[in-house]
Amino acid sequence: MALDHALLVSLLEKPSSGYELARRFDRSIGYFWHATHQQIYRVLSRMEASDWIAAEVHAGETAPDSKVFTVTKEGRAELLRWMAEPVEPEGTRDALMVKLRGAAFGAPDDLIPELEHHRATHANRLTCYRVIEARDFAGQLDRQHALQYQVLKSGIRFEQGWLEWCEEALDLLHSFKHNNSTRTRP
Amino acid sequence: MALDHALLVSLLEKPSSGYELARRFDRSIGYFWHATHQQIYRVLSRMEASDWIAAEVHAGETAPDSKVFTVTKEGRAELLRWMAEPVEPEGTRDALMVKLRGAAFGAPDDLIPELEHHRATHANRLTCYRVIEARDFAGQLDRQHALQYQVLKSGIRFEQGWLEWCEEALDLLHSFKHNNSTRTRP
DNA sequence: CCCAGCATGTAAGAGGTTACATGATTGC
DNA sequence: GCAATCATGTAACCTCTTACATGCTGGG
Repeated sequence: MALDHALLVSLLEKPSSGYELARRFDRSIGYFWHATHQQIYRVLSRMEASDWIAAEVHAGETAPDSKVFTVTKEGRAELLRWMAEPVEPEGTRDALMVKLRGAAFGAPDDLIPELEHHRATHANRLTCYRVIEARDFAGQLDRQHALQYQVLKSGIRFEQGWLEWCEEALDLLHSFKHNNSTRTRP
Repeated sequence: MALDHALLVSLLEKPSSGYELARRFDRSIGYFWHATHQQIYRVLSRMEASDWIAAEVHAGETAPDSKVFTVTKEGRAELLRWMAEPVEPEGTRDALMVKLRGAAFGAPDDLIPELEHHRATHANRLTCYRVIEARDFAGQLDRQHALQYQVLKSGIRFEQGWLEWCEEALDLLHSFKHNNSTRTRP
């Protein structure tokens, strides 16, 4: 039930259409939450039916019609209600870890391209977040932006962690290539 | 489709019953994958029907009957097939980030207990992983254990990252308490 | 003219969560 | 005797992913 509330927060920050939200979630604020446009449209319909948000149709000036959503009093109340109930920290669930452990039963070398791809993706995300950091969060920040920055920082921290970890894992896999014994040093 | 393969890897490492797998996933190797026993039983049935795994019933010596599963040739082949197809790095999806950004529209103080709870959970996990590290991964390691250790290291790295981030976020929220202006420094 | 991008959706199916259900054993 | 733990499952529900579907606009 968190996508609903992620959308509420995004709409409080800036009233938007579904498409616009999808684009923001895909691109710049991917460190905040990730969702596809299909999910977003479904949840927006549901929330409009519950009167958490209200639509204002901007008939096609140049582009096709777009429905811009704003959060209602009810939506705001619902967000606060949800924020008051505790959530548990999430558990791990990453297919790459499964593959790494599985590599003991197959050809570890085959994982090298995959890890290199992951490394590249995380490096890209990191530079993207750094650009946002320099552009939007330099100097004095009000509360809202200080909080947004703190969320961005988690993105930066984790991408950096991923990068370093990918390097380590690649070193390990490469060490297997040059060392055919069953024993290797940690 | 990754839980199936996570179970295959776990069963290759050590043939086990559903209950045993659930306990391991809940406790020690939570850094590897997280799943509930209901999910595990459902997937085990499915995989047994597909002949990826085979059951051997250990009739109750002291405890109730337990079905110990082993991976078949077909299961092993399926795992290798799956490992060869690429996966994309995952996107962010953490309710805590939503709440932090949402705090700009409610009472930021209310998040302090939540963040403290997260910090405590991550600290617990970290010490748990450190114990496993010292117990199982000290000294010379063969390939299988070197790979398992690399996976554990991701758990350690991320729990550490979370801890530091929680500290930072708590500092930020506390700074709001003592500073009622709308502007604060980054 | 055609393709890329804007903008909105529907439908089917896989995966995950929560609640319920059963029965035996060990420890207090 | 009762509660906790072992050990197995079923059923209902919700969420998420993937594929499909429509129509408009602007640039090469």
